[in-house]
Amino acid sequence: MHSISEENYIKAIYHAQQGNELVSTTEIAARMNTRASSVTDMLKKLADKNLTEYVPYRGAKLTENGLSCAMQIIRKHRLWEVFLVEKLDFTWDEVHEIAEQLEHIQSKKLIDELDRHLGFPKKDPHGDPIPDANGNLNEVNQILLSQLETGDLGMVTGVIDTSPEFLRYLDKHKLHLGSKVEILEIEDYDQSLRVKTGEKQMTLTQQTAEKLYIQKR
Amino acid sequence: MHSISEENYIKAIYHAQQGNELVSTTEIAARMNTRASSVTDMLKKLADKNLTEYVPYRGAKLTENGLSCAMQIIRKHRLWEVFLVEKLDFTWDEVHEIAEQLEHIQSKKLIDELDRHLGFPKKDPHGDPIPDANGNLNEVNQILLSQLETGDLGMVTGVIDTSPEFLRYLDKHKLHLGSKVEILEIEDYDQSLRVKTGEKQMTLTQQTAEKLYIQKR
DNA sequence: TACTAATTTTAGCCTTGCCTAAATATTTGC
DNA sequence: GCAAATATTTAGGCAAGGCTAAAATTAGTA
Repeated sequence: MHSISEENYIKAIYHAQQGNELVSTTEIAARMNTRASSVTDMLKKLADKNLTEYVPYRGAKLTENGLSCAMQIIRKHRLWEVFLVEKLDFTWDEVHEIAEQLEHIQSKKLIDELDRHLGFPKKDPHGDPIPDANGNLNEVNQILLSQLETGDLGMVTGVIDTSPEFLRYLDKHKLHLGSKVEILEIEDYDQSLRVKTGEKQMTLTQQTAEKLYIQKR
Repeated sequence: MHSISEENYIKAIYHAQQGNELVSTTEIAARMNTRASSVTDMLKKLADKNLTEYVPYRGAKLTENGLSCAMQIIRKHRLWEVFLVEKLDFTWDEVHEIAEQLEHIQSKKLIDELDRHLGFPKKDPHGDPIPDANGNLNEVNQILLSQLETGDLGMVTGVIDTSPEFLRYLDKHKLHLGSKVEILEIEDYDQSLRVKTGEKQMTLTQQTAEKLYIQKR
């Protein structure tokens, strides 16, 4: 179907895309750890294959075709993550890297059977929703911890950053999906948040708060 | 570690290797579906990496290093096959192709956890033994159906050919691992075998009989 | 507006892994 | 033992996907 490299570009564009805007060459290069010139080459190629719409000097965005391709890759990635955690006892900070490899395995039947084997999970170990076999995705996580105000109560429902470093930082402070948080104070100076979670109080930087999805209540 | 292509060559050489002999360039080319000239290139490269011993115009064989690498690939291939059959309800004729992809996933922990999850199976769905985490393999299947004589009784313990075509042929005639067979007659003319299996009688060609491992009894 | 800075593309090159055609070795058959 | 057939290697190329350096375009600022 598509090469691994093509799939990785599609995924990067998907994750970089906001609304209907074009994603810049540099933005993609940063996410892919490649040079802008390499990105230009690939954007042309993907446009030829009708996976992206490419406007020279402006950037690119996924076509309908490219989007549906992205959803399949993301479906595979997230299902494999669930498998690793649920069946093979991996922790949530260990799964991303391996899922990056597994997401490129080509077999519709494999992934649909895996889905069934896992009981059709709705979310991956980081709280991200899993597209169904048709590529439909239930958007759920909308509010970030950084958007709450003093006195608000909420529950952690997802993380944006799935890097081992960030996840282990959360583990260390006993923050996980389902953790309840209360905003005690927001520091005017740097927007850092004093929060209560469980019995403990702690301070989170603005950057951290922008990486946590919250369900308000 | 090693590229997918390198791994496929190592696997091909392993499967072609008999005793301590060198495997010829053409033999490898046939198994890899490539040209002899491509094989020559790769044999040099693998020799540089100390994975094969390469004698120009004579062929190549795996070094100790290459052999241990082959065992890891085969371990992965066979464990994934067990997973597909045991956990995802695949049939034995469907698993080879997908396992060819999965065997290249790099993660020691993944494969060892998978092994545990599957209950440390000793054999794959085609009766081939699975190397342990250290790459040690229990050779078991030695006798071929074609080596039996008239009157002998035996049980099918493995298949050499894992192509979907061959496996579906066996399915069609209700031959599977564990099937009991009795040699009723061996045709002098073409060595075809008249066998009794279960209630039925059937005739197997010499070629087929060379693809079935048997435990004599 | 004009000039500078930043971004993006182009041009040309590299590596991997494959290919064909030609050259060289080896094996086989008489 | 030697010619013909077969096997193998060498030489030169190609496509994918990356790179650097230079050229072109766009953006920012005085």
